[in-house]
Amino acid sequence: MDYNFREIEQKWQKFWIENRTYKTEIDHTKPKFYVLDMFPYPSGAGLHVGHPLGYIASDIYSRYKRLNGFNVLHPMGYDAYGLPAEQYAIQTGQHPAVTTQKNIKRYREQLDKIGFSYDWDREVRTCEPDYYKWTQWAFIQMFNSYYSNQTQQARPIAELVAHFEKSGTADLQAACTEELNFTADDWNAKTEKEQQEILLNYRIAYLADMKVNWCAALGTVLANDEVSEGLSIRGGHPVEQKVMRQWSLRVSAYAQRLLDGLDKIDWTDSLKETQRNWIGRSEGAEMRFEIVNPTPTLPQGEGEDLSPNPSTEGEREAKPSYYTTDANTWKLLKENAKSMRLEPTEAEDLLWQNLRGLKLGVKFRRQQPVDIFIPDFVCTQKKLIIEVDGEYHNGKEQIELDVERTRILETIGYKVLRFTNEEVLTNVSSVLERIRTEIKNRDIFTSNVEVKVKPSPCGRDRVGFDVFTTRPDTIYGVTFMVLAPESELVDICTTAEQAEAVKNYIDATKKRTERERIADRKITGVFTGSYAINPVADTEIPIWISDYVLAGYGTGAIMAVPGHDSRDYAFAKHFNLPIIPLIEGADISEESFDAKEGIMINSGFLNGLTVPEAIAKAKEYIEEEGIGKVKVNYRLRDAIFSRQRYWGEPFPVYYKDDLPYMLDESKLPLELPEVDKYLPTETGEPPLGRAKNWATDDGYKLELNTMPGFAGSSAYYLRYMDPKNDKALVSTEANEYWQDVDLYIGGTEHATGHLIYSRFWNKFLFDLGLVTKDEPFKKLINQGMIQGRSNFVYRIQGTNTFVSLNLKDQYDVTPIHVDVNIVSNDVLDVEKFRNWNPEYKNAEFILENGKYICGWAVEKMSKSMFNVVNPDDIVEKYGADTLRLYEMFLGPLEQSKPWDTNGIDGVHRFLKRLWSLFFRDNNLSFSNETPTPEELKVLHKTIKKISSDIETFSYNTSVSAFMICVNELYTLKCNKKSIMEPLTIILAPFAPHIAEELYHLLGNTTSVCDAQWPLHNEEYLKESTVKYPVSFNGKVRFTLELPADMSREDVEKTTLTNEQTQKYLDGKTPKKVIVVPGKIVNIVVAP
RNA sequence: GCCCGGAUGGUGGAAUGGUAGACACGAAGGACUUAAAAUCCUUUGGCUUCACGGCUGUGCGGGUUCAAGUCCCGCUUCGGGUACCA
Repeated sequence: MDYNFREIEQKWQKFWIENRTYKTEIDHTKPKFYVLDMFPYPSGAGLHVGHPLGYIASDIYSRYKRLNGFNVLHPMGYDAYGLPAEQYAIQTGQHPAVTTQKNIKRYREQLDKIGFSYDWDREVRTCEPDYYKWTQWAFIQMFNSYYSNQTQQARPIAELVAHFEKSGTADLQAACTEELNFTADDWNAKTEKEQQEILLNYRIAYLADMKVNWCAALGTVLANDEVSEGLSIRGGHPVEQKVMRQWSLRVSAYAQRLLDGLDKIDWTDSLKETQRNWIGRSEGAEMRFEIVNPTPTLPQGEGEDLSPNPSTEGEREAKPSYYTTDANTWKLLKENAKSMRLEPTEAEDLLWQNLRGLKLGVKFRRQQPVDIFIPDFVCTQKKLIIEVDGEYHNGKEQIELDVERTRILETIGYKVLRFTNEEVLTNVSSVLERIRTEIKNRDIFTSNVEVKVKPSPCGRDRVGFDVFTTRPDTIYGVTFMVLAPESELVDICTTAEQAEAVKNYIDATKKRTERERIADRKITGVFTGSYAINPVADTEIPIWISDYVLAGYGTGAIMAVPGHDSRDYAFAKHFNLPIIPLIEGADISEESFDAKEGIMINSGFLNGLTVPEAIAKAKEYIEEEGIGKVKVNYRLRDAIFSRQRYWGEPFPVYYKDDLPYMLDESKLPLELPEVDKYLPTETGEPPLGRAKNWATDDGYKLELNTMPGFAGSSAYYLRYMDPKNDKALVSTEANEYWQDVDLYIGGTEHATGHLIYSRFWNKFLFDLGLVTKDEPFKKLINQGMIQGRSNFVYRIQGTNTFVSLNLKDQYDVTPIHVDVNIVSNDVLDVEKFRNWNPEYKNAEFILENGKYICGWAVEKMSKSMFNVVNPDDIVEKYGADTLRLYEMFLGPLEQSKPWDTNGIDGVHRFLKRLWSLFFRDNNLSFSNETPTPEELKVLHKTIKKISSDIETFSYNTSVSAFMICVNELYTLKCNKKSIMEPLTIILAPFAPHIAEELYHLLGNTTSVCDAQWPLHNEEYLKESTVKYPVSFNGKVRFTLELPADMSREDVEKTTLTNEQTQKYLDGKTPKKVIVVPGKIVNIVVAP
């Protein structure tokens, strides 16, 4: 009887549906196991042979776990929102829901043919309102939360509001877009609108003006992971930077936890490494560089100093208020100031400890030169000076001098408070109280010029800028500064003389697309005309602008250390800027020395230290001196969450007074409205702008953007646990039972997108106490890509004649892709080729040995290469079981490999052979006899191998083991039930249809899925003899069969007395004999 | 540039430091057949030998070891990821 796979497969697929074989329910009597495939997007092209690879692997594991007594959750559904359906809708006017529905149907048909054990009752689709209700719901929770850096978790926004009402931003530890500083009184005095605007700075889902990746061709913004090399991943359209008001998710707040979580999960090292790189943690210091001659940035009139700023010298007149002295005086006074700082009096020190670090809510600097003086403490923001006077101030002369000094300072707008040492030492609190009062009284100065300058995270307010560096040890080697062209500091730094050059440079940069910038690494830049002061080395260094500095990372400005950074080096060489070596013995004549090793030189107090020591010391110094602070920077950006598209989840958001508000949860789901066209409106609004009555019941306008692709796929694994629940995303009961995904299989392409976002999303839900696990995917395997294997024919140029592969060198030929489906074992079906394309109807061929042999190459599997192989065709020709086995047989799961249908006959032959073992003379035939030891050995060897191979996902060797087993049973003519039955059970995960059929032929009436996995018995595997390979100096010469239990000594003795050994020894005496019992004998002789 | 992963017959690939090439495809030869398909048997890394056998062989060059595809060092090369990330 023939192996009729078509009949068998249809029969059992029907049986499984009718008997609800794959239905899964919570069952507390069994341990759970959750196996998940990455959410597929149902594309119009359908599945090609590469897609099911991971699905087959996970299906095998699911079935294996079930046979081992686990309650297995193995669901499937569709990530149904997406750009392709919408692009198609724009072109054809067809509603994307219709195309999506059609594609899903086709997908399902294809999947059904392969015999997967999915519980289809749990299917979800992201575009269904019952599903996206929970996506919208999660978004509302994110809007209503902020991230507490103190407890490292998401907290209700109400707690933050309470904090603001009580203490303003004092002691606030919350993730935010921008550091803000205000008091409780400030907060309470603000209007509702102002407060809401401020809260957006802290919410986990927030609306803000952001630099976004704008893709004009797609008409939408894209997330960082959707862009590669300046082109959109989907479609390859150019992407430019643009500032837009967009929804974002504060993923960056979770950067550290996302990084730490990687240590707890069983993913491949390379995938974890990719995520670590993407998160991009770097430890360093952020420090402030003051600008020597800042240019006023405010328009005429506004920039005028509001405070009295008269001065005796005319030169002072023109200066804005935000610097305290002129460059020349600064140079003269800075050394004095520095030494004074190092030797404070007892009283000065006491007061400083109470003033420093924003203790009074404003920033004080000590020994800061002001005009020609060096007062003890200066608050430039409030124009307040505190002096602490010693004994000698009581002298008559000194009193006069002090009066004059105060007068001058007051004429330039400062208020001077004087205290004696004694006052400070005996009653510091009353001194502080007076200072506090004075600060309050001087509120007039709060709205000074610094509003235009971004407040420094270091808390300083003068004009200057912060830079982030991981190498604070190289501070003495800073010879210039570089700003990103987009930086707002550019205006401040640019002098009149340089204004034109800077403008030209920035215009040119804007014109270059991101892609062009990446493509040609030309060194470009322009000098701003300004200088910054190195806060440690006190040197003046030029400030440049160049596009090698990114606006989006750190502060958009860098300190350049050409000696020890290759990018700075290239820039310095190009513009002839000084390069200072900082590491002993490092040769920097040709290139920079970037390594973090060596001994410091030319570095003041850091000299003689090793680099790591110097980094630590420099950080310490920077904090001590209030120059900056130690900081950890992450590359991970917040996820832009708005898309100017139709086919996505609508936001549960409406606008009142231009501020966003969340819909009440009772209004969910907010369903996607109908539109007349899937294009932006005439005024450039997103497609939802076309929807009629797109407003709340009260008439407030609803959000026009929709959510991005990753919105719906970020928590789908939770929904599968409880897919029909209309009260919650997932019930506590279901979540406590299923917990997390035990095995997740999918492609590497999700490494920096889905797998970051869903980990973030899960952690957020974990913080809210809604899910039990902090990490969603315990173990993850990346299946390798299936590449295409293309075939070529060779046309002789200018003719319609094709020449076979091995004769083509005799002609001038053009290789042409030919459909792999009309080629078999690289032999072209000539007739099919003529019918393939009218152009080739009259093609002539030059054959070799009567055949036309095609050339081949491994390429991406794509329609344009004519190398797409459809699983339906394979199933039609060989059956699903053959397809499943062959996909696994191709090679290791994780490795990429080309699909070549050629080898499939071998796998199919194996199934036929297995089938034939059950039949004699066309009749079903098996015996109930006791198996022989040899038969038992074959079976148990296979059980052992298959069990361990499945655990290690080494499915290709499993298939080989099955082949060996069947070949051996074939040789033994074995048809004993006690051998065949366990064999069908262990084959069932791989080839479920034939296994089910054979299992029933053996007399069983229940599904093979509910059988029990057999255990192997070592007793049957024992060998009585071992064939020892005998080698001389490592070269194997012959084998010797000896009893398995023979002792090491006896093996050595027997080997040495063997006549063949004597022959190879050739009279020489063995120097040493190595015997590895059960393995090998090696005899060492002198050469 | 940086990070990760590879490199083994004509092809896909196998090999806890212990007989390299399991298993399969392809190819060659043979059996059955009027013929084809299907099935079955034999051979199949290279060189050499009538044969027994010998030599050689896992990208290249070194090393460790009784023994290296496997471990270490240095390169070449091909994939994948990422990119002026300070």
